Amino acid sequence: MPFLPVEEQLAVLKRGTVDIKASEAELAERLAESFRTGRPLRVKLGIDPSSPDIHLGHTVVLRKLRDFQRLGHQVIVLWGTATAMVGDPTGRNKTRPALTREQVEANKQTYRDQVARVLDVGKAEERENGEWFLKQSFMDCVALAGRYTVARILERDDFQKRFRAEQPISVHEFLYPLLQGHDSVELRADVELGGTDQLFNLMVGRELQKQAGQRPQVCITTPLLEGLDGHNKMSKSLDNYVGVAESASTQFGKLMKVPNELLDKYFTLLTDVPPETKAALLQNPLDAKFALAAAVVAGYHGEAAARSARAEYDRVHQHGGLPDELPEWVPPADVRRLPDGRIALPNCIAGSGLAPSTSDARRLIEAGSVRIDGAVVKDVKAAFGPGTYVAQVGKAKASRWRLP
RNA sequence: GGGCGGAUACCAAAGCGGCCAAAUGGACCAGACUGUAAAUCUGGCGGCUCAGCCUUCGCAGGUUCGAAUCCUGCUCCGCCCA
Repeated sequence: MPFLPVEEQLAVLKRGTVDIKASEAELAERLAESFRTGRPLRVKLGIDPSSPDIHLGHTVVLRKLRDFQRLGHQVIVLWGTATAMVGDPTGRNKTRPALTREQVEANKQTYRDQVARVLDVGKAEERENGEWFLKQSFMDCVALAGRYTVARILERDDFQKRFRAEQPISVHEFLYPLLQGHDSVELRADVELGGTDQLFNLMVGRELQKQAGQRPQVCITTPLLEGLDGHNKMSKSLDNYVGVAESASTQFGKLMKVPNELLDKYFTLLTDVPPETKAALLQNPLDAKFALAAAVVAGYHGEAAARSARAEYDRVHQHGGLPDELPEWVPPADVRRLPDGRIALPNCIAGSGLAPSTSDARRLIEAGSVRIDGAVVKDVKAAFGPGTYVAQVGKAKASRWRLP
């Protein structure tokens, strides 16, 4: 397949990236060369399968990789099966827990399914750095370590901080950037992608390639995406994320909670909406948000699902209606019952997962946030016998109870 | 190795013998307002069989009618000296 002219490729590739090292000109040169010779660039993205799920924050760089793929270049997904066991110290203020090979393998499988929602994994070259690292000897490792100096690694901000704070830095963490860099040598990468926080590691790859007599890779970084709280980077542990594998209605609802200030960025990094269209949409933040949610959800679940997620959102959030799918709750055999066999309301709420504890359930009841079959119930002592009830807590949480 | 200071709920930070489930701020939850979000206001924010009871203030003991608050030992952290 013929390549697009270099200028057009560059335009696509520059959209939503932070930095191109050593320079944009260098990338242009590589693209021009590939255009002339018909040889696609080898574009590497390393993914350490260190946790089981990916979210929109991870997709930013994946989408950039996809851009390369669509432009006809050879993308390489490098599974960090070895490096995941070492643990990337980037941005960490303490040592990561080590993972076992089994965990890494399991994570890789779930990751792969999710990555496939963004990339054409079938066309990508998939590799694992276990291919080379797992069979190298200790002396190979020492040799690799010999190619870099402590001072240069210590330049890194996160290491500096830890060093000054007298917090431990293990030697293997020191080695991590070298491992990642060595991957680029093994793969003969022309380009490597990563988040802004990865710049140091990417640049080590350049250095090692030079030393190995290869042409150093171009390093492209993409921005870190803030999560739904608008401050911290998106992450599962902060619960400010939108998961790639989540349902259409969940994704839609979460995206409607994106702070207005972040809309522009979300459009740029998560959708293919062209800049002019985006600018027009942003005139009205609410319309823009609906468009954003629709675009993202459609990407993962299809247009039809996006439309029904929108309809459901309107119904639930604007008219106090019920979601399409209510989780059902049937009390377990050992629920606490009143002497007459009924179950107290707080226990139902907590039991069905609408509140974390019966104490919290009580507070919600007293606050008037609890509705049963559409009617507000403020009586903490209410109780329910056999039957089916629809319980709602707040606007978005609901459950159907089937009490025997 | 020695000296000093500190360890309180998700985080920060008051409390220094009873009025402490523990001030205050942030985060978070719910309500009002707003077709989103933000801002603002209100209430809540350990658990339970909830007008009462139980478990919490680094850990383990002790003094006391009574301890987050006093004493002893231990652990960890910060600063200073060697």
